[in-house]
Amino acid sequence: MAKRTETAGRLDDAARAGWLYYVAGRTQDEIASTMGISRQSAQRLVSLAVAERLIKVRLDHPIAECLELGEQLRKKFGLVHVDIVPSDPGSSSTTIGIAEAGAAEIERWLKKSEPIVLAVGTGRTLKAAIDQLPTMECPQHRIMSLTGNIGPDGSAAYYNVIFSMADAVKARHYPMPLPVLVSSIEERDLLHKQSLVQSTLQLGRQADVAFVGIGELGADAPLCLDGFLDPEEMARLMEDGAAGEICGWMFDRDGKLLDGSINERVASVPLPPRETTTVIGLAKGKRKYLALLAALRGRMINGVITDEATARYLLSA
Amino acid sequence: MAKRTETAGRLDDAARAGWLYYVAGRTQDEIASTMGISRQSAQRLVSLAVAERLIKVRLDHPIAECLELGEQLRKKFGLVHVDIVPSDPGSSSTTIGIAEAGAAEIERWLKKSEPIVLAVGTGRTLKAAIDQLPTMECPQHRIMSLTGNIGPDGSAAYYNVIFSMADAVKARHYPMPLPVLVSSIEERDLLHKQSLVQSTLQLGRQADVAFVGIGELGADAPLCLDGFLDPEEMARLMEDGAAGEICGWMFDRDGKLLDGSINERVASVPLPPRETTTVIGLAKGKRKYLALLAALRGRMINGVITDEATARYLLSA
DNA sequence: TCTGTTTGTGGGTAATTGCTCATGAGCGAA
DNA sequence: TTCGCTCATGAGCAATTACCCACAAACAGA
Repeated sequence: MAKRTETAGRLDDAARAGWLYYVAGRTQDEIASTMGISRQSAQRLVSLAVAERLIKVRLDHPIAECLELGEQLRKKFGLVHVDIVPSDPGSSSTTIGIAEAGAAEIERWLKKSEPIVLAVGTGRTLKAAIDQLPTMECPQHRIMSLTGNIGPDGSAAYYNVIFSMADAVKARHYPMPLPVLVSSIEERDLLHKQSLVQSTLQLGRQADVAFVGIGELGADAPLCLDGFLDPEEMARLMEDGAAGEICGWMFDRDGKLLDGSINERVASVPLPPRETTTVIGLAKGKRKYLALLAALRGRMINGVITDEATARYLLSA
Repeated sequence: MAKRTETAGRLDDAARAGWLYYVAGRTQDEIASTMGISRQSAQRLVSLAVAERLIKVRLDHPIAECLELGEQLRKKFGLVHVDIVPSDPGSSSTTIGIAEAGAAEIERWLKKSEPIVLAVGTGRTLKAAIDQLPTMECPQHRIMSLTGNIGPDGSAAYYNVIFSMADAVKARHYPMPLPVLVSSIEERDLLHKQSLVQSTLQLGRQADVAFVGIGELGADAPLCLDGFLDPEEMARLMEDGAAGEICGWMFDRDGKLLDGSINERVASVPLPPRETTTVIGLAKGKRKYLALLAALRGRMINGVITDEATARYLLSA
């Protein structure tokens, strides 16, 4: 009993010290002298007050909610980068907010003075982000494309982002003069033997950061719309358990790459190793929920930029 | 962020930095590197977040001594609400601690789901409390001002709180477009006949809770500083036994409203009946000792938020 | 009473933070 | 266009705080 009251008394002191420190804004020296203890003890009381959660701090700003969700996402999926932007329920855009936040993050990386290798995938979301980039001079960096930029008909694919990006930020850039999907594993190996492609492939392994879109599947998936897959193939893939794709790499609901022949025909650079590379996925919206969740589950990506509504879904799943 | 010079964007960044610092417990160096800015900028954002009152700190622990004092005060004056915060002997602020505790109590009332009528007085202490309120959505409640918000020169009085409050908590609000003191009883009656004022007057009678400051008298009393009374009038009032005022209503050392003509010129809403309304006075500090004691003695208020030192005085008196 | 353990204390020191100053970019007025 | 103003920035430095360590007091069990 004596011990109980003593502990309570100590908590009281902690509360008092914490109050003086955080609310009244005094220094620990002042607290020590008013409470008649040493400065070190005052410091201990203050940190005890924090540890015992006697001190509640809160942020009164709309962003607070996003940061909170982000922190939970980070823990749940072991992410190294999270950015949650506010949802705008009134907008039907699939990129609003994500694009700006993605551009900000890309810019942050490009601002570094030491040289980095920045990899990009493709897709509408990523294109929108690139369009938000300011013009910069980054001769120290190299940017490379993880995916081919040739359409199934031989033309340049619509959402090839590497050239738009190189246009905005002046840096050496390494495109992939290939289609995303080729007809066979032999063709892929043949194409990958080109020296130009070889150097890009190697660059992919040493990328510091990669920004990728998350492709959902279905009849109106990007891969179908852009003509890489016809609806029957897509339907077959989905029957085989495909849940989404990143740079063409198909994965199932657990974020494992599919074993079937489809991934043997993907001519993209393998996703950089998540142990050494920050691979940031950009996606939001109901249509991407399943694909994004799978990618996170399987650690295909270790960073994400999304919106509040999507973050809530990912947390509840 | 393409446009980094935007003020709103800067506040967003400040919120981010403040959250990372206070909630996530990161150092400013870490914040700087994750946000891609220099440490100094991070420090500035954190202090900006504090300066803009985005960060609200609160102590959530009943300090035994304060509880004890509060209980004694409750018994002695028959109070329905008591809140004692620690004293900071080194601070000259007249609102530190009281403001935060007042805001917490106001918030507690506003969180109720059933609609309430919340009345506020005016004064520096109350203004400081309002400034600590988080933004809330409270369309179910009505907040009303017990006192006029027009200065003696026709301008808006400095410490008018109702608009600041309505700004933070979105609720219907009913100001008093009158001065605190008018020139005669006839003028007051005339002004009170306005329909707008009529509805506010009626609302005052049905208030569920009222938060009021306690005005001390003297040459540097708020009423003098704000120009409602000149020093001679003040001196005369004090000779007549005035000890303090709440919303302009003058009372003597026993907390009885003064009979003299002064109270006939007060245009404020009568204090809500203490039988049905919780009227909470916020005050601390030597200068308010007498006025607060008188208000408690006369049951002008049946709730109080003050500090340890003041509570001790009130108990010893 | 002795002994091992827990808990608090003060000293010392490295890390962190707050502040001031000089600089330069951005912007509106002349 | 140029001037003057404001404001954000980064550097350096001083103040403040956090952490580590050894020691002492309190305490429980033998």
